[in-house]
Amino acid sequence: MRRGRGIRFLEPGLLALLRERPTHGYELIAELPVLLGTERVDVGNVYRALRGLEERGLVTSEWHDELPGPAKRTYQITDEGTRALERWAQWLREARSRIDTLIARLEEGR
Amino acid sequence: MRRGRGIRFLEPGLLALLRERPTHGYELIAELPVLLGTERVDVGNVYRALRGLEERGLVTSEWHDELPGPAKRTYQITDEGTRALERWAQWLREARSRIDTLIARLEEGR
DNA sequence: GCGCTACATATGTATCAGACATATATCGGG
DNA sequence: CCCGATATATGTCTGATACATATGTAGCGC
Repeated sequence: MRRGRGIRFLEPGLLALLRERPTHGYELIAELPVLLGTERVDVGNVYRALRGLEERGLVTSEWHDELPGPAKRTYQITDEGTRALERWAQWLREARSRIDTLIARLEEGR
Repeated sequence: MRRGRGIRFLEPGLLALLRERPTHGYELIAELPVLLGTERVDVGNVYRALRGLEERGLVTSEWHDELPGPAKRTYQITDEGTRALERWAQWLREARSRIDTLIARLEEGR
């Protein structure tokens, strides 16, 4: 609704995909929309988010330029990242619960 | 998690309460935490949000200074506000669905 | 070799909601 | 008379997202 409407989904989404397997940004950008239920994700913000996660030690990265095509920076989740993802999962469950409360109140008074 | 972690809950919460009955800001501030599952809401932002809703024609306000205590600005939802609330409800249901998808993926790969 | 598209990463900046701080005023009770 | 509860309001910072643009590799058709 209006602008800035999103839910804080980018970081947990990235960590979730990286926990399944290490991969690079472009690949994540292709997979995120399905996972997050959005049409597309902002490319620039994905790369920024990945650098942010790395700065906080939640992922590590490594360049791969031996493969064909442009060089890829492959990201891998760390133990600290896995723990952060667990906390995100808890936060998401709480968020879901809060949404349920609000939706229930909305439907009740209709 | 970290800062600015919320889901866009303030506007739909305010509209939901105002649809039940007209009331003033201070009263809304007392009721919102229960509805939104938060410890407390930011007082300043509630008043700003109410003015914003009024600017967009979703609520109207009227001063009541005949009652004891400080003057109260009582807000009332408009038809346009009711329609906006319906759209918010739809958005919330979609958000709920997106959270479910992500949580499912998280729990699956654990 | 040229233009086109897909692949891949990155920076710049505007906007906006929420967090945090503070100001102002009324009124009742001790 | 001061304090706390009631009541509304503004100022400002930050962080996340939105929107725009830049840069470079590489394969394909012609």
